[in-house]
Amino acid sequence: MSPAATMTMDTAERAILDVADALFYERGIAGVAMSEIRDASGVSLRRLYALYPSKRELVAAWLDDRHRRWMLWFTTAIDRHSAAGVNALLAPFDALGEWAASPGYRGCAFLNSLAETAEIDDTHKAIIADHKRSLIDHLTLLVARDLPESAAWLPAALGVLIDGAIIQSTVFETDEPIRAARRAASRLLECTS
Amino acid sequence: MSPAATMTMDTAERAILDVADALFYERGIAGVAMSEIRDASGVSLRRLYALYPSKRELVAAWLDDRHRRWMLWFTTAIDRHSAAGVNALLAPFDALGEWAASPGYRGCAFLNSLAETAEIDDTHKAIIADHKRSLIDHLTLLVARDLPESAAWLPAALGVLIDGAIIQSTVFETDEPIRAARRAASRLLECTS
DNA sequence: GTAGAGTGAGAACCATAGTTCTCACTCGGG
DNA sequence: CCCGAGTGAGAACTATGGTTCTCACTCTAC
Repeated sequence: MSPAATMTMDTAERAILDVADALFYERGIAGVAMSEIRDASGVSLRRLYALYPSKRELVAAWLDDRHRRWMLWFTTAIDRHSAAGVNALLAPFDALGEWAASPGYRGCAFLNSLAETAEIDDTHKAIIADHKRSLIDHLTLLVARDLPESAAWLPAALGVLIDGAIIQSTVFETDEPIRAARRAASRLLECTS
Repeated sequence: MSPAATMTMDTAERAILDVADALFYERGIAGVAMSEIRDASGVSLRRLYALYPSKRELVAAWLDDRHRRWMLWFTTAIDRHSAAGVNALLAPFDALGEWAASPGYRGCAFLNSLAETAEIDDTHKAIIADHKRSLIDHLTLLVARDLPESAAWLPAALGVLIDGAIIQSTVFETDEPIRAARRAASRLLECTS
């Protein structure tokens, strides 16, 4: 979940997206003014608006960027835990546990953004749904590889457990829901195999 | 989930809370101006501010009111499905299915509000956490009654499945996640008993 | 050297919305 | 009838923040 460099992106764009990520995640979209993005990134409002013609488009670019970075972090964390001997279908919950324990954790940026912008912007909604679909797609891959005989609904169920765990860990500010979800997933795997 | 009358509440308060519920749920807290609450409820700004000294306090009163109404609806729906022969621990998912299919469904008002107001208002955060805790408490009761020998983590796991199902049904705008959660819950119950 | 394009700093513009205030009206009690 | 408390309608005040504009500066091309 750390800033990533992309070949085809100049330093101003990179600075803007990094700052947007930090601020939007911490305080929500409506809680961050464009002038704060300017102050924190050092990119003038003029250039900012030249790159992103409106705040909505900046938000869309941020969500897109965060989607890529988050998925990379998530899949990497799963692989790392798998390599350490954890069942690959339980590793996602260990990854969530790490995340929830990290400083500044405020839950899923995509779910948070949905509540803020749902009425206004269909583009944002689409990006958010795509993100969650990607997550489930990845789970589907893992299931197909490690537990090919399991029920067809297993990836969807794991996805529900993951999002439920993220949400509740945010509401309750504890990782207990993540551990409960992990136990439930573990039981599901036993009963399915 | 329909407006409810309370003995100790005059008509103005009731009108305000009903209107607040409709508007805040549909468009989010930030998306509704106090003047719209006035227009839709017919209560002047003066009386509105006499009853609730600030928007934040109105929001708190709304969350509180909605909590009571939602829990009543939820427990009633569970009882209804149970009476119709559904396992009481699966009935919550049938209730969610009904809810998600109802017109104007926009997910959980409490989870939506959390993203909007988390930074600002600890009172709101506390109400939201209490609401979710109430939900899990009710699940705990149901489990204690119907499956007393089950694992201690079962109510928490059901709670995670429920919130995950609500969130994903909102993101994807389909009841598929609710059905997936129900299947997972069903499997958990089998394996635990 | 000079014109012109691009840029930064920040003021300006404008819309929105939370909150308060003004003023006229009503209505019950003396 | 008259007073004062309460109220509605809505203007007014104020702050915020998205977006645009001004002006001075720089740097390149000729």
